[in-house]
Amino acid sequence: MERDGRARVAVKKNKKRQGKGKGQGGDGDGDGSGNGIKKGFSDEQVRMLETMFETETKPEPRKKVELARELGLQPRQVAIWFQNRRARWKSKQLEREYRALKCEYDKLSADYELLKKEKQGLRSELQRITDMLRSAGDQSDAGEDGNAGTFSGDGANCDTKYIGGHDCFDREAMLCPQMDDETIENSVEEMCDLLNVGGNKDDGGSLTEIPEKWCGLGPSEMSAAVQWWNFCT
DNA sequence: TCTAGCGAGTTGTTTACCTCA
DNA sequence: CGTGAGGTAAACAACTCGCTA
Repeated sequence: MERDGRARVAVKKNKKRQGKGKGQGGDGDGDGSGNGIKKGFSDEQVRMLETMFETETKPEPRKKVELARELGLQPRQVAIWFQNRRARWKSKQLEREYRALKCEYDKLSADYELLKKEKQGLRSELQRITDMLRSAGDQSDAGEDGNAGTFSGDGANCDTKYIGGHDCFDREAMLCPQMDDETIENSVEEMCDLLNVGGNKDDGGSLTEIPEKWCGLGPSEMSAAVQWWNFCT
């Protein structure tokens, strides 16, 4: 709490606080009018006090005395008015800050829910792709002679009719049940094993290593797929 | 009757100044 | 003369009360 030395010296010459008991503050009856009825300050008094408060929330004691004289009030009344004004301003300020924070929180919360839904959809889509790849792998196992519609051993010549088109990424086709992270990871590993591409942890492979051409997907499509994977995990 | 706003009282804390050993 | 401890006064914040519209 800062103090104004000059003001203190000046005030110290005055009498100490005029009593602590109820009814002893300031003018004795609390309204400065002497008739014992508590009234509010006049419009003009409030206007001048507000004007002063706008420029200075903590005026020097000297200024308060001056203002009190101008307004025909006791200096103590002016001091109390400023104390109350600061307290009530702070209270309103806290309310404003609370409302602003709550608004921000609500917005973030809504964004979070949207992202959660989007994540769910992407997971479903990934599972759908995995299932399709697996079924394609099964067909490959059934026909070892490398017929059309099957994957080749190195994955460089696979049938693109399943995943080569963008329909794989149709966001409306999110009908698969949810998978957990472990299931997804296992599926992808299995998928990679199946296709004999990177992704097997034991081989030191990485899911982020993209072969030049993988099952008909170009680098850009694969990059998008990897981004999805990273987002999902 | 309830409620919000307001002026003022109460209490505890902080700070600067003063006095004295 | 310098210094630290204790006392004092003033200002303030926070809380509260009672009154009024």
